[in-house]
Amino acid sequence: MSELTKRYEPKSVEDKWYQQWQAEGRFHGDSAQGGDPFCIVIPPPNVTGILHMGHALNNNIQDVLTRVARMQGKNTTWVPGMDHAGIATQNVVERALKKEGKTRDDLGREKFLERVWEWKEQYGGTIQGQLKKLGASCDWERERFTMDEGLSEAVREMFCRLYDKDLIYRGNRIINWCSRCETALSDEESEHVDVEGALYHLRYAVKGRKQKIVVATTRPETMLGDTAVAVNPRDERYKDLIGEMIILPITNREIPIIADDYVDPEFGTGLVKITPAHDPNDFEMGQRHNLPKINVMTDAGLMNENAGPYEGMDRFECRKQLMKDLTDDKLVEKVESHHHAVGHCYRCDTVVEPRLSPQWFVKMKPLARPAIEAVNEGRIKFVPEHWNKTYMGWMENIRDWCISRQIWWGHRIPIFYCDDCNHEWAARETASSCPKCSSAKVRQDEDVLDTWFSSWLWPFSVFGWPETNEDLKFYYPSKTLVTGNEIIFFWVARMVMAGLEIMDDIPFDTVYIHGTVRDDQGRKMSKSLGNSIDPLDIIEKYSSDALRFSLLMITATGQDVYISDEKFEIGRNFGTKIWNAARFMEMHSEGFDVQDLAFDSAQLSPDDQHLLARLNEAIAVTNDNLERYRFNDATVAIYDFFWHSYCDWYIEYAKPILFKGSPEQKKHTLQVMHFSFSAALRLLHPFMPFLTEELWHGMDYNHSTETIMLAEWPEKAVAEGIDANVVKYVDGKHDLIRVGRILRAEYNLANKQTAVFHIRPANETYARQITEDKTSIMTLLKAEEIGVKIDFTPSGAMPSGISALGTVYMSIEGLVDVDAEIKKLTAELDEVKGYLANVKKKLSNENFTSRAPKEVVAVQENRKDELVEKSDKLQKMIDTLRG
RNA sequence: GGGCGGUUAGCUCAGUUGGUUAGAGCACCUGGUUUACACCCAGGGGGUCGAAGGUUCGAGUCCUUUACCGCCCA
Repeated sequence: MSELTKRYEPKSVEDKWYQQWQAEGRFHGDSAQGGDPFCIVIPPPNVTGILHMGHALNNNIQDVLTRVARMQGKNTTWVPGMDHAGIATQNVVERALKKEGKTRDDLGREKFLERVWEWKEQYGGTIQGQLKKLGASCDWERERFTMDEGLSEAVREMFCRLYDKDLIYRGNRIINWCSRCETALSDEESEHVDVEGALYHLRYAVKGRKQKIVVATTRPETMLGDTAVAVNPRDERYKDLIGEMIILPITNREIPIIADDYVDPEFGTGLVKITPAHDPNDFEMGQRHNLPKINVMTDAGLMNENAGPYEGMDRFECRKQLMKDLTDDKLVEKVESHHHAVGHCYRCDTVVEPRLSPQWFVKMKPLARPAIEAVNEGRIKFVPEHWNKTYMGWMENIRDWCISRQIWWGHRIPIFYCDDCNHEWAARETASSCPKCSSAKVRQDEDVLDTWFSSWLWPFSVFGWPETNEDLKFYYPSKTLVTGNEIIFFWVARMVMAGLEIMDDIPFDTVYIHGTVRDDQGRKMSKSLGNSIDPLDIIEKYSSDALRFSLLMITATGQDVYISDEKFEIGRNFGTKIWNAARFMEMHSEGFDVQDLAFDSAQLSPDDQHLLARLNEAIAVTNDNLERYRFNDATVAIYDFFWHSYCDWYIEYAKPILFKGSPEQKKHTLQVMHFSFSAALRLLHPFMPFLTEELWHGMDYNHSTETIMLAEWPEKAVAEGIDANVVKYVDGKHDLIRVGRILRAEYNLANKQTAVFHIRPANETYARQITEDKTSIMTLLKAEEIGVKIDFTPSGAMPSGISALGTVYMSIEGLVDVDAEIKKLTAELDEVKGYLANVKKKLSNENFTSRAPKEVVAVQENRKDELVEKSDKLQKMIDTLRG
């Protein structure tokens, strides 16, 4: 056994093991080996991303699942990779260019893309190294990037298939436009943020009447593109106005007043302005009434030529100026403050402009149908289950997906146009001539696809689809998808659709949704708030194991996690505790053969049995909770076993044997210790991979398996030689020791001071068991002597307490404070009487005894007997003290 | 406006099909330099489970209403 250092040094240990695992290819899964496949695909982080606590939690969970599966002997692969994050990455590179005083247009498309690739090589993927720090056992040989040639081919294939099925089309519709990124966004990429805006009430003149009408709007500048004013046909107030014309201020255009059921008479004045080119509802209405559609803005969010005097002005500047001008003309009735949700670009937070624009869309309804069924039929399960509803809600109201982006970094849309015959077609390979007229004047669509258009293929594209191969057949579908709730629509739902469409099978059978990591005040961690806790700082300060263990221990299933620096002390302290326990064993294990752990189950002492029973429990509870994705409960079970069962009780029990026992006793005890410790280490390994591997070697357990990563996962309990009654006795013994310690504490006995105890056991069995176990009890109570007599009556006044095994008396000469003792026992008696009264009341209730299940009534009967006995005992003890 | 989640000890949270005296970690208090561990050990105090009704022999747990906080969607 190599000597363990006095203090655990996680830093060198963690790097060392990760490198070794990787060098030995421990993370790689190979379909050719066959067996039981287990696959997880990582939610690919952005190429621009750096590790934050959300990633730490997310990948931690995946690593635990992966490591458990690997130890269970499954053919395991956890596929890592990265996402090219079209808009985000392009933004980063454009910012860099800006510093050089250049724009992407200065470089041109090709040069610009070269720059992005350069940037990717140089700065991209920092997160990969950070995942390694976390201990993530990803199958790095399989690492993929969404812009790889293979994955790009998958994207083109998917596009063409959907196009050929008429599931992809181009349409001129209202989309979300980010004027800063100068691209269209999908509905999901427009984040609604509640803002305190204003509702502007504007006066429009009715043609041929003196009357002015008042319309309310939150975006007055779009008035420049109004092509109607609408009222509800049932609105009595405005019946006579329908069909009249109004004259728009500024542009002096004449537009009609129309009637449409869509108008809510309750909103504003009941008269709404209609801008078909700048609002989805107005667009619909425009279609119904054949209204012209006037776009008043440029791509950059400036007012265009349709805005008359405001041309060239920023849209918000225009709003201000326009309001000023209208106010001057007395055309503003009032301005109210108004709460509403406004879409913001999820990449740059700019206010999104709903805007008419020709874009490419995926028809989603046909794809959604099977995806709804898969979840309804339980083929895919969400954990926690309530996310079903979120998924279903979105699926059932699904809208077509705008997939074209007016940026350069991404997969170029594989649509080609012939300038000679106007033919348009989709092609998997770049076309050089028109398939219809053979003209060479062909060009590809300028736009690229939404990044998520490559992400939704991830579960099968990582295995080489559209080529079929053994890996794809073997590992698809994956087992569990682990992610946060914020990308259920973006990603999870779409993967289900793509998987069913292409592979004709679900992409995973379980979706585990974990909570959001927040700071200790419940705020989301963000750079702008400056409240982020960097996982790497935590690793530096406390170790990766500490980060992992703490994070999972405080993360209740699906609940948000509140973290602060100190929370990570849990894991660090736990690691140190285990390290010290190992050192203790090591000190006593000289000459002991850790390969021989076959203890004689007939020789198990009560404490041995108790420890093994607790180990069984820890194994069962851990496995059960892992199956249910209750990681915190699993960690608590392991923590309790190590800290309390193993260290607090068993090591203390073992000390006298290891220090003074016979060689046979020592050997037997060490066998039990190493057996249990080794099993517990394996149970802990997925949560604390580094420390457990270090100890696996440090304790020489690697004789059985080279690395703990491949050691046998504890599933089966130790059945032989454990008597439940004996285990119960040891629980009682612990209670007895606690009672004895309280007596010592009450009389402020110094640690070194020994005392004489007398025990009056509750029955003959306990009397025998306690007598046989006397040495152990004496040590733990620091007793000079222990008397065990079933009919013990104290000769004089003695402090005493009642334990599960019987009454404990502490004999101390002349120091007894009789009054205090009587007071204490009386208080306890009162408490017991209170409980007793409750129980008696329950049992005398006819309704209870006749309606409650027998077992429940029996429990109460038992409890009554116990309480009666206890109160009798207490009464006698008090009487004795009173003399 | 619709949906979802939360409200339990000073703090952060568990509490699974209703059933003994509602738990943990941290913090706090008392004592402790025993040869694994002060990142520790032994002990202690602390909760009318957001509120109000209801169902039930029995409610932190189920139902209704309601308040507040957070998230998602429109």
